[in-house]
Amino acid sequence: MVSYWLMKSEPEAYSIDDLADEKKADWDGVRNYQARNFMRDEMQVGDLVLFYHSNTKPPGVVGLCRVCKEAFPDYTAWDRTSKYFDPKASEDKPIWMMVQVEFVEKFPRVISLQELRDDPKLEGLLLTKKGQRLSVQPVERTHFQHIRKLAKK
DNA sequence: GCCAACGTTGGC
DNA sequence: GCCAACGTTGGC
Repeated sequence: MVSYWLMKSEPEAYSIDDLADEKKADWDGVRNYQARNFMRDEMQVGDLVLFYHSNTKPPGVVGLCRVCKEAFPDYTAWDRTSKYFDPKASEDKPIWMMVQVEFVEKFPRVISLQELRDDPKLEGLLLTKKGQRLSVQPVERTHFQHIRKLAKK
């Protein structure tokens, strides 16, 4: 059973175009327990993920990728040269986990945060909940399908 | 660049 | 275990 997700990335850090070029990416740098738990405990190979650009104008959903490798340790956590270095993590006790995703498509247009917010069909979407800032979050199937449809408009 | 909202840390 | 201080996220 395929599940649906949304994952955020700042495009200067890693964009949908970067993923389109590289085809696959280790989703490193998640340093939030709730987000980690979703990746570690619930994401399965084949799950579909909306790719969201944050901290840019406009913020919004820009494309689609697919989980191609289930959770494994985020090795950047014990890499001293990484900006994601965490002194409490080690190879023996990784603390942080990530999945690998593969590029599926870049949408022909950005579905902006504003548009998502204004759409009555997307009521209850976690992304548009006040104060909600998880970088990895589940998306309901109906919401996912609606957003995919919007992308083609 | 500002700042609200939230998560984490650490003293007690 | 409480909670103040601090750091981060991320829209605006």
